[in-house]
Amino acid sequence: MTLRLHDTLTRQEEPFAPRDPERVRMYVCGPTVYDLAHVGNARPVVVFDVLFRLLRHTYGEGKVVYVRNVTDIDDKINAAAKANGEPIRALTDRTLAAYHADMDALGALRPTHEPRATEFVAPMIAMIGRLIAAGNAYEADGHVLFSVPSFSAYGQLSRRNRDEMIAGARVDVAPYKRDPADFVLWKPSPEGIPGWDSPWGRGRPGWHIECSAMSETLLGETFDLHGGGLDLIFPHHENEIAQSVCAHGGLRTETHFARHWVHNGFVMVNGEKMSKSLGNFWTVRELLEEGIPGEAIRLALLKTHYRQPLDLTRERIAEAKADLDRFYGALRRAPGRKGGTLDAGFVAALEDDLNTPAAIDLHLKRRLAAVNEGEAGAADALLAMGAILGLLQQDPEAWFKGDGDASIDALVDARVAARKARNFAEADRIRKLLAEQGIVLEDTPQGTLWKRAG
RNA sequence: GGCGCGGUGGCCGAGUGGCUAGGCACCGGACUGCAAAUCCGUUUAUCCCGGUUCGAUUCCGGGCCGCGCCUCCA
Repeated sequence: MTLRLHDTLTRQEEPFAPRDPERVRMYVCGPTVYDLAHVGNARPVVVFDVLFRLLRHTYGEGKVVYVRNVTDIDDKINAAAKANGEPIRALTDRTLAAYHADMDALGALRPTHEPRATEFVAPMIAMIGRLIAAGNAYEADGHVLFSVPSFSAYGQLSRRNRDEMIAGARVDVAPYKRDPADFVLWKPSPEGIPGWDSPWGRGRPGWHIECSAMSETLLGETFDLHGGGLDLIFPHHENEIAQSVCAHGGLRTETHFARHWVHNGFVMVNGEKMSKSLGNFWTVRELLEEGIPGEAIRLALLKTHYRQPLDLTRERIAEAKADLDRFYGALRRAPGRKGGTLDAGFVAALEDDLNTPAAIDLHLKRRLAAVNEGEAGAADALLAMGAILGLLQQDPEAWFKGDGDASIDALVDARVAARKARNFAEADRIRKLLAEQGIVLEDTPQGTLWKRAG
Protein backbone atom coordinates (compact mmCIF):
# COMPACT_ATOMS: atom_id res chain seq x y z
CA MET A 1 0.00 0.00 0.00
CA THR A 2 1.27 3.42 -0.86
CA LEU A 3 0.03 6.85 -0.03
CA ARG A 4 -2.62 8.25 -2.31
CA LEU A 5 -3.63 11.90 -2.15
CA HIS A 6 -6.30 13.88 -3.89
CA ASP A 7 -4.49 16.19 -6.30
CA THR A 8 -6.04 19.55 -7.09
CA LEU A 9 -4.34 19.55 -10.48
CA THR A 10 -6.04 16.37 -11.70
CA ARG A 11 -8.99 16.43 -9.28
CA GLN A 12 -8.33 12.78 -8.60
CA GLU A 13 -6.48 10.68 -6.13
CA GLU A 14 -2.92 10.16 -7.28
CA PRO A 15 -0.21 7.92 -5.86
CA PHE A 16 2.35 9.97 -3.97
CA ALA A 17 5.77 9.32 -5.38
CA PRO A 18 8.62 11.54 -4.21
CA ARG A 19 11.31 12.26 -6.75
CA ASP A 20 13.94 11.41 -4.17
CA PRO A 21 12.87 9.15 -1.29
CA GLU A 22 15.98 10.30 0.55
CA ARG A 23 14.72 13.87 0.45
CA VAL A 24 10.95 14.18 0.40
CA ARG A 25 10.02 17.82 -0.02
CA MET A 26 6.83 19.61 0.93
CA TYR A 27 5.89 23.27 0.99
CA VAL A 28 2.85 24.67 2.77
CA CYS A 29 1.71 28.26 2.83
CA GLY A 30 2.03 29.71 6.31
CA PRO A 31 0.71 32.71 8.20
CA THR A 32 0.75 36.41 7.52
CA VAL A 33 1.88 37.60 10.93
CA TYR A 34 -0.28 40.57 11.82
CA ASP A 35 -2.79 38.99 14.16
CA LEU A 36 -3.53 35.86 16.20
CA ALA A 37 -4.32 32.68 14.28
CA HIS A 38 -7.90 31.45 14.32
CA VAL A 39 -9.03 27.84 14.13
CA GLY A 40 -9.46 28.12 10.37
CA ASN A 41 -5.81 29.06 10.09
CA ALA A 42 -4.93 26.14 12.35
CA ARG A 43 -6.60 23.51 10.19
CA PRO A 44 -3.93 23.30 7.49
CA VAL A 45 -1.26 23.38 10.18
CA VAL A 46 -2.75 20.30 11.83
CA VAL A 47 -3.61 18.52 8.59
CA PHE A 48 -0.19 18.95 7.06
CA ASP A 49 1.42 18.11 10.37
CA VAL A 50 -0.24 14.69 10.16
CA LEU A 51 0.99 14.34 6.59
CA PHE A 52 4.50 15.37 7.73
CA ARG A 53 4.41 12.76 10.50
CA LEU A 54 3.13 10.08 8.12
CA LEU A 55 5.85 10.85 5.58
CA ARG A 56 8.50 10.81 8.31
CA HIS A 57 7.18 7.43 9.37
CA THR A 58 7.29 6.12 5.81
CA TYR A 59 10.56 7.59 4.56
CA GLY A 60 12.45 8.21 7.80
CA GLU A 61 12.54 11.10 10.22
CA GLY A 62 15.43 12.89 8.63
CA LYS A 63 14.28 12.32 5.07
CA VAL A 64 11.41 14.79 4.92
CA VAL A 65 11.96 18.50 4.37
CA TYR A 66 8.96 20.61 5.30
CA VAL A 67 8.94 24.30 4.47
CA ARG A 68 6.28 26.66 5.78
CA ASN A 69 6.77 30.32 5.03
CA VAL A 70 6.09 33.33 7.23
CA THR A 71 4.71 36.34 5.41
CA ASP A 72 6.07 39.38 7.18
CA ILE A 73 5.76 41.83 4.30
CA ASP A 74 2.14 42.79 3.81
CA ASP A 75 -0.08 45.85 3.78
CA LYS A 76 -2.22 44.48 6.61
CA ILE A 77 0.93 44.26 8.71
CA ASN A 78 1.81 47.83 7.85
CA ALA A 79 -1.65 48.98 8.80
CA ALA A 80 -1.70 47.04 12.07
CA ALA A 81 1.72 48.37 13.09
CA LYS A 82 0.64 51.89 12.34
CA ALA A 83 -2.56 51.43 14.33
CA ASN A 84 -0.58 50.13 17.30
CA GLY A 85 2.15 52.73 16.95
CA GLU A 86 4.58 49.80 16.94
CA PRO A 87 7.62 49.06 14.77
CA ILE A 88 6.80 46.52 12.09
CA ARG A 89 9.46 44.08 13.16
CA ALA A 90 8.20 44.17 16.74
CA LEU A 91 4.70 43.35 15.55
CA THR A 92 5.76 40.51 13.28
CA ASP A 93 8.12 39.03 15.89
CA ARG A 94 5.46 39.16 18.56
CA THR A 95 2.79 37.67 16.28
CA LEU A 96 5.11 34.91 15.10
CA ALA A 97 5.97 34.00 18.70
CA ALA A 98 2.24 33.77 19.49
CA TYR A 99 1.72 31.66 16.39
CA HIS A 100 4.44 29.28 17.48
CA ALA A 101 3.06 29.01 20.99
CA ASP A 102 -0.46 28.33 19.71
CA MET A 103 0.57 25.79 17.09
CA ASP A 104 2.81 24.06 19.64
CA ALA A 105 -0.24 23.78 21.88
CA LEU A 106 -2.02 22.03 19.02
CA GLY A 107 0.78 19.49 18.94
CA ALA A 108 2.14 20.56 15.56
CA LEU A 109 5.80 19.84 14.91
CA ARG A 110 7.86 22.76 13.74
CA PRO A 111 8.60 22.61 10.02
CA THR A 112 12.16 22.02 8.89
CA HIS A 113 12.38 25.57 7.59
CA GLU A 114 10.27 28.64 8.31
CA PRO A 115 11.56 31.29 5.93
CA ARG A 116 10.47 34.88 6.46
CA ALA A 117 9.72 37.01 3.42
CA THR A 118 11.96 39.82 4.69
CA GLU A 119 14.92 37.45 4.50
CA PHE A 120 14.21 36.46 0.91
CA VAL A 121 13.82 39.79 -0.83
CA ALA A 122 17.05 39.34 -2.78
CA PRO A 123 15.99 36.01 -4.31
CA MET A 124 12.63 37.55 -5.13
CA ILE A 125 14.28 40.47 -6.93
CA ALA A 126 16.50 38.05 -8.81
CA MET A 127 13.53 35.96 -9.87
CA ILE A 128 11.60 39.00 -11.04
CA GLY A 129 14.65 40.00 -13.08
CA ARG A 130 14.67 36.61 -14.77
CA LEU A 131 10.98 36.87 -15.54
CA ILE A 132 11.50 40.25 -17.19
CA ALA A 133 14.44 38.94 -19.19
CA ALA A 134 12.41 35.96 -20.36
CA GLY A 135 9.57 38.19 -21.51
CA ASN A 136 7.12 37.00 -18.85
CA ALA A 137 7.06 40.26 -16.94
CA TYR A 138 7.25 43.96 -17.65
CA GLU A 139 7.76 47.24 -15.82
CA ALA A 140 4.98 49.80 -15.89
CA ASP A 141 4.44 52.90 -13.85
CA GLY A 142 6.90 51.86 -11.13
CA HIS A 143 5.38 48.37 -10.89
CA VAL A 144 6.55 45.08 -12.28
CA LEU A 145 3.74 42.91 -13.55
CA PHE A 146 3.54 39.29 -14.60
CA SER A 147 2.21 38.93 -18.10
CA VAL A 148 -0.46 36.27 -17.87
CA PRO A 149 -0.88 35.86 -21.66
CA SER A 150 2.82 34.92 -21.80
CA PHE A 151 2.10 31.66 -20.01
CA SER A 152 -0.13 29.38 -22.01
CA ALA A 153 -0.83 26.95 -19.18
CA TYR A 154 -2.22 29.67 -16.94
CA GLY A 155 -5.39 28.57 -15.17
CA GLN A 156 -4.78 24.84 -15.15
CA LEU A 157 -4.84 24.51 -11.36
CA SER A 158 -8.01 26.50 -10.74
CA ARG A 159 -9.58 25.43 -14.04
CA ARG A 160 -10.52 28.83 -15.20
CA ASN A 161 -9.60 30.61 -18.34
CA ARG A 162 -8.53 34.19 -18.66
CA ASP A 163 -11.64 35.40 -20.47
CA GLU A 164 -13.99 34.01 -17.87
CA MET A 165 -11.99 35.60 -15.13
CA ILE A 166 -12.06 38.98 -16.75
CA ALA A 167 -15.78 38.69 -17.44
CA GLY A 168 -16.46 37.90 -13.81
CA ALA A 169 -13.99 40.32 -12.32
CA ARG A 170 -15.36 42.30 -9.45
CA VAL A 171 -12.51 44.74 -9.12
CA ASP A 172 -11.33 47.57 -11.29
CA VAL A 173 -8.34 46.88 -13.47
CA ALA A 174 -5.33 49.06 -12.74
CA PRO A 175 -4.62 51.30 -15.76
CA TYR A 176 -0.98 50.27 -16.02
CA LYS A 177 -1.78 46.61 -16.69
CA ARG A 178 -1.34 45.45 -20.26
CA ASP A 179 -3.78 42.66 -19.67
CA PRO A 180 -6.54 42.72 -17.06
CA ALA A 181 -5.36 39.36 -15.66
CA ASP A 182 -1.77 40.50 -15.08
CA PHE A 183 -0.69 40.56 -11.46
CA VAL A 184 1.89 42.46 -9.44
CA LEU A 185 5.38 41.12 -8.79
CA TRP A 186 6.83 44.33 -7.39
CA LYS A 187 5.22 47.58 -6.34
CA PRO A 188 6.63 50.93 -5.27
CA SER A 189 6.73 51.81 -1.57
CA PRO A 190 5.85 55.35 -0.60
CA GLU A 191 7.58 57.05 2.34
CA GLY A 192 6.76 55.47 5.65
CA ILE A 193 6.17 52.00 4.21
CA PRO A 194 8.82 49.29 4.19
CA GLY A 195 10.75 49.19 0.96
CA TRP A 196 13.81 47.60 -0.56
CA ASP A 197 16.04 48.98 -3.28
CA SER A 198 15.58 47.25 -6.59
CA PRO A 199 16.28 47.84 -10.29
CA TRP A 200 12.73 49.26 -10.41
CA GLY A 201 13.18 51.65 -7.51
CA ARG A 202 12.42 51.39 -3.83
CA GLY A 203 9.55 49.05 -3.36
CA ARG A 204 8.19 45.80 -2.00
CA PRO A 205 7.25 42.44 -3.48
CA GLY A 206 3.78 41.35 -4.48
CA TRP A 207 2.16 38.61 -2.46
CA HIS A 208 2.78 35.58 -4.65
CA ILE A 209 6.46 35.93 -5.48
CA GLU A 210 7.73 35.10 -1.99
CA CYS A 211 6.58 31.51 -2.17
CA SER A 212 8.14 31.03 -5.60
CA ALA A 213 11.48 32.42 -4.43
CA MET A 214 11.49 30.56 -1.12
CA SER A 215 10.53 27.17 -2.52
CA GLU A 216 13.16 27.51 -5.23
CA THR A 217 15.86 28.49 -2.74
CA LEU A 218 15.05 25.88 -0.11
CA LEU A 219 13.62 22.99 -2.13
CA GLY A 220 14.80 23.54 -5.68
CA GLU A 221 12.89 24.05 -8.91
CA THR A 222 10.79 20.95 -8.42
CA PHE A 223 9.54 19.41 -5.25
CA ASP A 224 7.00 16.83 -4.23
CA LEU A 225 4.03 18.49 -2.63
CA HIS A 226 2.55 21.92 -2.22
CA GLY A 227 -0.26 22.47 0.24
CA GLY A 228 -2.55 25.07 1.69
CA GLY A 229 -6.15 26.06 2.18
CA LEU A 230 -8.74 25.81 -0.57
CA ASP A 231 -8.88 29.57 -0.86
CA LEU A 232 -5.28 29.71 -2.01
CA ILE A 233 -5.92 27.81 -5.24
CA PHE A 234 -6.83 31.03 -6.94
CA PRO A 235 -5.14 33.36 -7.33
CA HIS A 236 -2.20 32.55 -5.08
CA HIS A 237 -1.18 29.09 -6.20
CA GLU A 238 -2.18 29.68 -9.80
CA ASN A 239 0.12 32.69 -9.88
CA GLU A 240 2.86 30.86 -8.06
CA ILE A 241 2.85 28.19 -10.74
CA ALA A 242 3.02 30.79 -13.48
CA GLN A 243 5.95 32.62 -11.86
CA SER A 244 7.94 29.56 -10.93
CA VAL A 245 7.48 27.65 -14.14
CA CYS A 246 8.39 30.69 -16.27
CA ALA A 247 11.35 31.59 -14.06
CA HIS A 248 12.59 28.04 -14.47
CA GLY A 249 12.58 28.26 -18.24
CA GLY A 250 9.00 27.45 -19.10
CA LEU A 251 6.85 24.39 -19.09
CA ARG A 252 8.97 21.31 -19.70
CA THR A 253 7.08 18.43 -18.19
CA GLU A 254 3.71 17.86 -16.71
CA THR A 255 5.17 17.52 -13.25
CA HIS A 256 7.25 20.64 -13.39
CA PHE A 257 7.34 22.61 -10.12
CA ALA A 258 5.20 20.93 -7.46
CA ARG A 259 4.17 17.38 -8.31
CA HIS A 260 1.17 17.20 -5.99
CA TRP A 261 -1.20 19.96 -4.98
CA VAL A 262 -3.14 19.32 -1.81
CA HIS A 263 -5.76 21.69 -0.37
CA ASN A 264 -7.74 21.49 2.83
CA GLY A 265 -11.38 22.52 3.25
CA PHE A 266 -12.62 25.33 5.43
CA VAL A 267 -13.59 25.54 9.04
CA MET A 268 -17.19 26.75 9.14
CA VAL A 269 -19.25 28.47 11.77
CA ASN A 270 -23.00 28.05 11.44
CA GLY A 271 -22.56 27.06 7.82
CA GLU A 272 -20.32 29.97 6.91
CA LYS A 273 -16.59 30.07 6.36
CA MET A 274 -14.70 31.16 9.45
CA SER A 275 -12.87 34.30 8.46
CA LYS A 276 -11.46 37.49 9.78
CA SER A 277 -13.62 39.58 7.49
CA LEU A 278 -16.87 37.97 8.64
CA GLY A 279 -15.74 38.31 12.24
CA ASN A 280 -17.04 34.83 13.05
CA PHE A 281 -13.71 33.42 14.14
CA TRP A 282 -12.38 31.90 17.33
CA THR A 283 -8.69 32.35 17.84
CA VAL A 284 -6.77 29.34 19.04
CA ARG A 285 -5.52 31.54 21.85
CA GLU A 286 -8.96 32.34 23.23
CA LEU A 287 -9.96 28.66 23.25
CA LEU A 288 -6.76 27.75 25.07
CA GLU A 289 -7.33 30.51 27.59
CA GLU A 290 -10.77 29.10 28.29
CA GLY A 291 -9.00 25.97 29.44
CA ILE A 292 -9.68 23.85 26.38
CA PRO A 293 -6.64 21.63 25.79
CA GLY A 294 -4.94 22.20 22.46
CA GLU A 295 -5.09 18.47 21.89
CA ALA A 296 -8.90 18.59 22.02
CA ILE A 297 -8.90 21.24 19.30
CA ARG A 298 -6.52 19.11 17.28
CA LEU A 299 -8.72 16.02 17.61
CA ALA A 300 -11.85 18.02 16.75
CA LEU A 301 -10.11 19.04 13.52
CA LEU A 302 -8.93 15.53 12.67
CA LYS A 303 -12.32 13.90 13.19
CA THR A 304 -13.39 15.29 9.83
CA HIS A 305 -11.66 14.40 6.58
CA TYR A 306 -9.36 17.26 5.59
CA ARG A 307 -11.13 18.09 2.33
CA GLN A 308 -14.61 18.29 3.86
CA PRO A 309 -15.96 21.49 5.32
CA LEU A 310 -15.88 21.29 9.09
CA ASP A 311 -18.61 23.01 11.07
CA LEU A 312 -16.95 23.79 14.37
CA THR A 313 -19.07 24.01 17.50
CA ARG A 314 -18.48 23.98 21.21
CA GLU A 315 -20.18 20.58 21.30
CA ARG A 316 -17.68 19.20 18.81
CA ILE A 317 -14.76 20.40 20.86
CA ALA A 318 -16.35 19.03 24.03
CA GLU A 319 -16.86 15.69 22.32
CA ALA A 320 -13.21 15.58 21.30
CA LYS A 321 -12.24 16.38 24.88
CA ALA A 322 -14.45 13.53 26.11
CA ASP A 323 -12.78 11.19 23.60
CA LEU A 324 -9.38 12.15 24.93
CA ASP A 325 -10.57 11.59 28.49
CA ARG A 326 -11.42 8.03 27.52
CA PHE A 327 -8.09 7.49 25.80
CA TYR A 328 -6.06 8.96 28.61
CA GLY A 329 -8.21 7.18 31.18
CA ALA A 330 -7.34 3.87 29.60
CA LEU A 331 -3.66 4.78 29.31
CA ARG A 332 -3.68 5.87 32.93
CA ARG A 333 -4.86 2.46 34.09
CA ALA A 334 -2.70 0.58 31.57
CA PRO A 335 0.28 2.71 30.58
CA GLY A 336 1.72 2.05 27.14
CA ARG A 337 5.29 2.07 26.02
CA LYS A 338 6.86 3.74 23.03
CA GLY A 339 7.78 1.62 20.06
CA GLY A 340 4.46 -0.19 19.68
CA THR A 341 3.36 -1.59 16.35
CA LEU A 342 0.93 0.28 14.16
CA ASP A 343 -2.21 -1.54 13.09
CA ALA A 344 -2.05 -2.22 9.35
CA GLY A 345 -5.53 -0.88 8.81
CA PHE A 346 -4.59 2.34 10.52
CA VAL A 347 -1.77 3.08 8.11
CA ALA A 348 -3.96 2.03 5.19
CA ALA A 349 -6.63 4.52 6.28
CA LEU A 350 -4.14 7.36 6.40
CA GLU A 351 -2.64 6.32 3.10
CA ASP A 352 -6.11 6.57 1.61
CA ASP A 353 -6.02 10.34 1.16
CA LEU A 354 -5.41 10.93 4.87
CA ASN A 355 -8.63 9.41 6.13
CA THR A 356 -8.17 10.52 9.71
CA PRO A 357 -11.82 9.99 10.77
CA ALA A 358 -11.58 6.33 9.80
CA ALA A 359 -8.18 6.01 11.44
CA ILE A 360 -9.58 7.42 14.67
CA ASP A 361 -13.07 5.95 14.85
CA LEU A 362 -12.10 2.54 13.55
CA HIS A 363 -8.57 1.83 14.66
CA LEU A 364 -7.87 4.05 17.63
CA LYS A 365 -11.26 3.26 19.16
CA ARG A 366 -10.84 -0.43 18.56
CA ARG A 367 -7.50 -0.37 20.35
CA LEU A 368 -9.02 1.69 23.13
CA ALA A 369 -11.55 -1.06 23.73
CA ALA A 370 -8.73 -3.62 23.68
CA VAL A 371 -6.81 -1.65 26.29
CA ASN A 372 -9.89 -1.56 28.50
CA GLU A 373 -10.22 -5.30 28.12
CA GLY A 374 -6.63 -5.75 29.23
CA GLU A 375 -5.20 -6.97 25.94
CA ALA A 376 -1.43 -7.10 26.01
CA GLY A 377 0.33 -4.60 23.75
CA ALA A 378 -2.83 -2.68 23.00
CA ALA A 379 -1.73 0.41 24.89
CA ASP A 380 1.59 0.36 23.04
CA ALA A 381 -0.21 0.23 19.72
CA LEU A 382 -2.49 3.06 20.81
CA LEU A 383 0.49 5.23 21.67
CA ALA A 384 2.24 4.42 18.39
CA MET A 385 -0.82 5.31 16.33
CA GLY A 386 -1.36 8.41 18.41
CA ALA A 387 2.16 9.52 17.59
CA ILE A 388 1.37 9.52 13.87
CA LEU A 389 -1.69 11.66 14.51
CA GLY A 390 0.09 13.82 17.07
CA LEU A 391 -2.27 12.62 19.80
CA LEU A 392 -2.07 10.82 23.16
CA GLN A 393 1.57 11.64 23.81
CA GLN A 394 1.02 13.46 27.09
CA ASP A 395 1.43 11.97 30.54
CA PRO A 396 -2.07 10.68 31.46
CA GLU A 397 -1.75 11.88 35.05
CA ALA A 398 -0.92 15.38 33.86
CA TRP A 399 -3.85 15.26 31.42
CA PHE A 400 -6.29 14.73 34.27
CA LYS A 401 -4.64 16.62 37.08
CA GLY A 402 -3.00 19.53 35.33
CA ASP A 403 -0.28 20.75 37.66
CA GLY A 404 -1.68 18.67 40.49
CA ASP A 405 -2.70 19.85 43.93
CA ALA A 406 -1.39 18.56 47.26
CA SER A 407 -4.54 19.60 49.16
CA ILE A 408 -6.66 17.46 46.85
CA ASP A 409 -4.32 14.52 47.29
CA ALA A 410 -4.67 14.93 51.07
CA LEU A 411 -8.47 14.84 50.88
CA VAL A 412 -8.38 11.84 48.58
CA ASP A 413 -6.12 10.06 51.07
CA ALA A 414 -8.48 10.92 53.92
CA ARG A 415 -11.39 9.45 51.97
CA VAL A 416 -9.43 6.29 51.19
CA ALA A 417 -8.83 5.88 54.94
CA ALA A 418 -12.51 6.45 55.70
CA ARG A 419 -13.55 3.85 53.16
CA LYS A 420 -11.11 1.38 54.57
CA ALA A 421 -12.73 1.92 57.95
CA ARG A 422 -16.11 1.47 56.23
CA ASN A 423 -17.06 4.94 57.30
CA PHE A 424 -19.03 5.60 54.11
CA ALA A 425 -20.77 8.70 55.41
CA GLU A 426 -17.39 10.39 55.84
CA ALA A 427 -16.17 9.04 52.50
CA ASP A 428 -19.21 10.45 50.71
CA ARG A 429 -18.87 13.75 52.53
CA ILE A 430 -15.32 14.12 51.19
CA ARG A 431 -16.35 13.11 47.72
CA LYS A 432 -19.07 15.74 47.75
CA LEU A 433 -16.58 18.31 48.97
CA LEU A 434 -14.24 17.47 46.10
CA ALA A 435 -17.07 17.41 43.56
CA GLU A 436 -17.83 21.01 44.50
CA GLN A 437 -14.29 21.81 43.41
CA GLY A 438 -14.82 20.00 40.12
CA ILE A 439 -12.91 16.92 41.17
CA VAL A 440 -14.23 13.51 40.13
CA LEU A 441 -13.01 10.36 41.85
CA GLU A 442 -12.54 6.94 40.39
CA ASP A 443 -12.04 3.96 42.70
CA THR A 444 -10.11 1.22 40.93
CA PRO A 445 -8.58 -2.04 42.11
CA GLN A 446 -5.21 -0.26 41.95
CA GLY A 447 -6.37 2.64 44.08
CA THR A 448 -8.34 5.86 43.88
CA LEU A 449 -7.69 8.18 40.92
CA TRP A 450 -8.94 11.72 40.58
CA LYS A 451 -9.43 14.12 37.72
CA ARG A 452 -10.70 17.56 37.02
CA ALA A 453 -14.15 17.47 35.44
CA GLY A 454 -15.10 19.47 32.33
C1' G B 1 -22.49 35.88 -14.56
C1' G B 2 -18.17 32.05 -14.60
C1' C B 3 -15.85 27.92 -11.97
C1' G B 4 -16.15 24.33 -8.05
C1' C B 5 -17.65 21.47 -3.55
C1' G B 6 -21.30 19.10 -0.66
C1' G B 7 -26.36 17.06 0.91
C1' U B 8 -26.03 9.83 5.04
C1' G B 9 -29.77 7.80 11.26
C1' G B 10 -31.05 12.59 17.38
C1' C B 11 -25.80 14.52 16.47
C1' C B 12 -20.84 13.69 14.24
C1' G B 13 -18.84 10.96 10.35
C1' A B 14 -16.46 7.08 6.67
C1' G B 15 -16.56 3.22 3.16
C1' U B 16 -19.10 0.55 -0.51
C1' G B 17 -22.86 -1.56 -7.30
C1' G B 18 -25.60 -6.43 -3.61
C1' C B 19 -23.43 -8.97 2.50
C1' U B 20 -25.62 -1.43 4.62
C1' A B 21 -18.12 1.47 9.09
C1' G B 22 -17.42 3.61 13.50
C1' G B 23 -18.09 7.17 17.23
C1' C B 24 -21.21 10.27 20.40
C1' A B 25 -25.91 10.88 22.71
C1' C B 26 -30.26 8.30 24.55
C1' C B 27 -32.47 3.93 26.84
C1' G B 28 -32.01 -0.97 29.44
C1' G B 29 -28.65 -4.28 32.05
C1' A B 30 -23.94 -5.92 34.57
C1' C B 31 -20.22 -4.25 37.91
C1' U B 32 -19.82 -0.72 42.49
C1' G B 33 -21.06 0.33 49.89
C1' C B 34 -22.74 4.73 46.60
C1' A B 35 -20.29 6.63 42.48
C1' A B 36 -16.79 7.00 38.50
C1' A B 37 -14.61 4.13 34.83
C1' U B 38 -15.56 -0.19 32.07
C1' C B 39 -18.41 -4.06 29.75
C1' C B 40 -23.04 -6.13 27.40
C1' G B 41 -27.58 -5.12 24.76
C1' U B 42 -31.44 -2.05 22.02
C1' U B 43 -32.94 1.90 18.64
C1' U B 44 -32.88 5.27 14.27
C1' A B 45 -30.25 6.87 7.49
C1' U B 46 -28.46 7.41 2.73
C1' C B 47 -32.39 15.38 -0.42
C1' C B 48 -36.03 14.73 -4.82
C1' C B 49 -37.08 12.83 -9.94
C1' G B 50 -35.56 9.98 -13.97
C1' G B 51 -31.76 6.57 -16.38
C1' U B 52 -28.17 2.35 -16.59
C1' U B 53 -28.38 -2.48 -13.96
C1' C B 54 -30.89 -8.73 -12.02
C1' G B 55 -29.82 -5.05 -8.07
C1' A B 56 -27.76 2.00 -6.50
C1' U B 57 -26.74 5.17 -0.81
C1' U B 58 -22.67 4.16 -4.32
C1' C B 59 -22.51 5.20 -11.61
C1' C B 60 -25.08 8.87 -15.33
C1' G B 61 -28.66 13.06 -16.32
C1' G B 62 -31.98 16.74 -14.31
C1' G B 63 -33.93 19.40 -10.09
C1' C B 64 -33.96 21.48 -5.14
C1' C B 65 -31.07 23.15 -1.05
C1' G B 66 -26.45 24.71 1.37
C1' C B 67 -21.46 26.43 0.85
C1' G B 68 -17.02 28.27 -1.42
C1' C B 69 -13.65 30.75 -5.11
C1' C B 70 -13.58 34.65 -8.90
C1' U B 71 -10.85 40.92 -3.89
C1' C B 72 -7.20 39.97 1.36
C1' C B 73 -8.07 35.08 3.09
C1' A B 74 -5.96 28.57 5.70
